[in-house]
Amino acid sequence: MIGRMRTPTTDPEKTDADKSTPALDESRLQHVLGYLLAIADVPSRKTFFKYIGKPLSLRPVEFSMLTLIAGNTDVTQKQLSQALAIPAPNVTIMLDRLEQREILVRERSETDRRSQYIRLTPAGRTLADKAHAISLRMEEDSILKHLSTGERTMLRELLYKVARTPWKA
Amino acid sequence: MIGRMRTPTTDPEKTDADKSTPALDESRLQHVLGYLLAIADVPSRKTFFKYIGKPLSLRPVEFSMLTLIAGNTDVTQKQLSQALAIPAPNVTIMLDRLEQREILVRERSETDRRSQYIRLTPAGRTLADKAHAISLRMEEDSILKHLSTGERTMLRELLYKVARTPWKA
DNA sequence: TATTGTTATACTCTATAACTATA
DNA sequence: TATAGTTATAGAGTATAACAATA
Repeated sequence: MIGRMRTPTTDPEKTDADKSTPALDESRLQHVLGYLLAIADVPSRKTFFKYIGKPLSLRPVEFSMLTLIAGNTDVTQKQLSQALAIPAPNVTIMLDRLEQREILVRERSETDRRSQYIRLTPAGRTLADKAHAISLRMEEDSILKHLSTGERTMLRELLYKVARTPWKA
Repeated sequence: MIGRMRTPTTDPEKTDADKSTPALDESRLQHVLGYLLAIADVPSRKTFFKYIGKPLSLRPVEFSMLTLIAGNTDVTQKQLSQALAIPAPNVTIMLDRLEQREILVRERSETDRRSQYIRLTPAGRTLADKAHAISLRMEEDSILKHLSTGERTMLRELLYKVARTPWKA
């Protein structure tokens, strides 16, 4: 739903557009960035699910994790926890799942034996590369199709700027 | 976490910026709109929580519902369900909570006794007006502070355009 | 004494199935 | 037979506390 929405158990292809019920006027919400982020998130997640989630059996967070691990060296769970704002216990569980699928392994650091470096297996590397390749074009082909190149760049830059606002609430 | 995040039980004021652990390079994620939406959602939710969620005891979805109800006449649960992409049973539960707080009441339709019109109580109207007034300025004062007027407009328009893309996945 | 990661657990969110009552 | 709304419940997501091993 607006504001959330997990990976659906059934295919979300069926656009829930009923024939009858009149739509509500949402003009009093359209200035609210949080609302706009939420409604934009719905097609974004559908796109992700269709192009990556379903074919590669990856959830959004798993994709983000995999991509971060693939793009950095000696990644620790602490780093993942901070980068993705996921509590440490949940990182443990998510990595457990990926390790069971033989996508990655944990390797104790020799210099600080509390830490563990996350290493991709060959299969994990292949999966990460495949997901990355798809991610480069899936949105252009779908939800960003009706935006110009300039608009796409602008949207990404503005979102990043918002995300990285020097924080003072 | 990135992609989600419910209303925190503890105040999320404490920016989780540890001193030591080196940050990960996220460049392989920065082109992914879904990722950008997720990381922009974090400060957006913090802002909402600070300005509306905490002072008015409203969660994001409750705010959206209240605002839609306040801005339309004879709103039914079916309409809310569709507008916010929330399954009907969950609408029931959310409205139960708001009804218990005496923010709204349900009124059976005379023309179709299956439907119910959601009516704000005087207290509900006051709350909706207050929330709306805050929503008009909270983001400009915080996460959008470093964006020009043109950039703010552009961001909102692009997000809306993405959200309303003629749907073909 | 502080930090990395784990285990256990509680609470919330989201979705589905099955039901009631109206149409 | 179909629709609006409800009840009950399953399952995924999210967070905290308490602990082990290491620094």
